[in-house]
Amino acid sequence: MNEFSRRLLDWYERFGRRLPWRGRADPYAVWVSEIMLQQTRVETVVPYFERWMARFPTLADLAGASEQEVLSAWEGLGYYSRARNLWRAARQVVAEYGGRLPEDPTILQRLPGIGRYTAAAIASIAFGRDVPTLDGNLRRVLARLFDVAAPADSPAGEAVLRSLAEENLPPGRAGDYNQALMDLGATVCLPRKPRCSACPLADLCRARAAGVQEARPVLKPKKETPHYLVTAAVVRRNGKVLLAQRPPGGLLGGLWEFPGGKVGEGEALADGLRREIREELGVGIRVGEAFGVYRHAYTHFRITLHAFLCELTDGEPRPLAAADLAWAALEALENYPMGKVDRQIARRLKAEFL
DNA sequence: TATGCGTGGCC
DNA sequence: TGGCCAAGCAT
Repeated sequence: MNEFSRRLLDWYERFGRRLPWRGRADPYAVWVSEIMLQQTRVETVVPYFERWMARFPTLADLAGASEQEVLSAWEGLGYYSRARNLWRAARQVVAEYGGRLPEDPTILQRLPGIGRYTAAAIASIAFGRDVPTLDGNLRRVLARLFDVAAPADSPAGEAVLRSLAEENLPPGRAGDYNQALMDLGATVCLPRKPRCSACPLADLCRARAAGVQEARPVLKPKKETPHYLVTAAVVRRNGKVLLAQRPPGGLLGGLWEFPGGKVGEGEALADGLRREIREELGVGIRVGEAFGVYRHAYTHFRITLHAFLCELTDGEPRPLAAADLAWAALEALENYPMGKVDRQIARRLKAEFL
């Protein structure tokens, strides 16, 4: 073990975070945590993880649940394909591996939702395999420590960083080594304003000249985010409200929403809403009073959504683009997993009409 | 190789 | 306020 790894592990022993999925002998718990942590902060994940493990304590419990139950438990965490893939993978593990998670990273990587990083993380943390990981934290820490100038999100930069991670891996300690680098990246070697004075590796860091740390890692420029005008129809009948289920795979896949869609350039809001409802559900509506304006920023675009109270005027709704439809009682809206904006509308609907 | 996929916190 | 970022994966 070299100087770098020894100091890193010493630091981890003293300052590593105590997290609910650490120190468990349960590979399933490690797996769940790794999926939840993809592109998501630890503080956000902790309460979801606790609730998840109480609701689906074992891999078999998860495999026996319904997709809707799983999406409900995931609601608010984002990137919902993670939940669907985790559920599908659990069923696959029960069907093909007798309910035991495979230990080999190349086999793990064949399961939906498990890529190169997650396979290595599970193999090293849950099964003690000597495999290096490379995630956002490690990219940043290693790019600074070894002053890597190649873009960290390019294949060339990745290859350099991956070999650095591997060269320094202390045999028999991969799980701790990987997690130590993640903790260092999350608590000390921060993206902005790194706390170099608290870093156990500061004197080894090749980017320790003033300002150089924050110039690492080098990343490719991003595109600007478009802004869309969107409408949604709140259609009520007999104390119930019309919901549409979004098709699987895309944005908020499998979740429920108040039907509607994008408004065209120069198109009036009410016209756009009538057109969307006609195309989506095959019915005509009368657009009534406004029921709120909701602004929301997704990662790659932002929307301004106008909701309207509406009535059916022509025909019974049938699912066309949407996968399914429901007339939902206001009391039961919690049972329909939704994205953030639709959940806001649902809550306000209950407050006003229940 | 580039793009789509959520949400919350920070400045 | 809008932009950036946070334990990636699938296509």
